[in-house]
Amino acid sequence: MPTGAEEGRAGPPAHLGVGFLLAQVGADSSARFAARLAGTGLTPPEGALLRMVAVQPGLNQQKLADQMRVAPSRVVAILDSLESKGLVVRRREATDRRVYAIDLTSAGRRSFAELREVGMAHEKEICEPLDEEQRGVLVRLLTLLADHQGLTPGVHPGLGGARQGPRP
Amino acid sequence: MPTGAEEGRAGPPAHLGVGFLLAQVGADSSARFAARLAGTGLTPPEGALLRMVAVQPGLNQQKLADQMRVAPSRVVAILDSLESKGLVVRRREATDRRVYAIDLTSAGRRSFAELREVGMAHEKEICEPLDEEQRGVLVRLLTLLADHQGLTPGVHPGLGGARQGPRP
DNA sequence: TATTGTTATACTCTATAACTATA
DNA sequence: TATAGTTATAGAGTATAACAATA
Repeated sequence: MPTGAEEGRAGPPAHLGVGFLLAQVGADSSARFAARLAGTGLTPPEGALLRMVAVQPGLNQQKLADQMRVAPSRVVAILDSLESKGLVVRRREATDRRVYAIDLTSAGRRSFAELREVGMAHEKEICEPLDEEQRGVLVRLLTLLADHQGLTPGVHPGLGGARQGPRP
Repeated sequence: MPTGAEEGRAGPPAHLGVGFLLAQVGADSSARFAARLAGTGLTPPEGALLRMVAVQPGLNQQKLADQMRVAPSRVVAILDSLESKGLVVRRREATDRRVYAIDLTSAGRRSFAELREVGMAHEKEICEPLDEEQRGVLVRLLTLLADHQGLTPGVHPGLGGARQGPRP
């Protein structure tokens, strides 16, 4: 009976253990999500930031940068893009005019609703080959790994996933 | 008792489902592997190609490009780097002088041995919070997902994982 | 002087296309 | 004319550092 992972025969390589399998399946999941997201006109970083603003409205850019584990200048760029699409607004704080509070516009809220639908469709696609029990087991095991590595829930270092290169 | 993934309370976001968890843990696994690999003087693409050559010696560059799902020009660049480090050799085919067969040097074989040690250490680190049975279950579930998405065993689209930006 | 946000710059990674040499 | 490999070019993505406005 199979114990899970044999190795060593010559010829085309098989998979290389849990670490590799995680990287491979994870990258694929990211790429598929990014592809779906592209249909809404958002890039993965924009989606991540939009969600951040949706869940925690009114934060300033530094707080957002901290939570996304990203340089403040990165937040500026993503926010510029979201603002140019009319999805977020920068509102200058009256008490400290250096600070901008970030909020969704109504178009931003509609976009966030789309984002959640995309997320649900993606989840359905990924989990299709698993029954309910297997899905639960997988979440528990992955959560064990995530906790052990000290990963922050909901934060994805190196968001992106689909950037494969320039387009013709 | 926790069922694995609650959602919905305001404030800092929790994780977002299997798809996100996979992407997050997978990216972390890639980054950790790349960090270990850096100690051997190899980048992840170099490691991947070195392994390819180790497992299937004598292939030409087009075959390698096919198997790695990468443009031929990419193979040229990675091979240039590996060759300059003395880890592989291009041997011109006598029958068709357009073709080069690629093989490891003895230094390349030593480097491949290091690569496997790095892989084993990485595997140990990733799997640390799991017992043997959990590890087997995880491999089976991930393999189900990989097969369902048609992923090629041992091939990682968008290898890299650690490239986070330029260095000072 | 310290802090928030912004701009400028630089660098990595990688794909596409044009090119060279062999066939 | 077609194919293996190479070089040239271009573009996405992102970090660091210098800078401006406000405190």
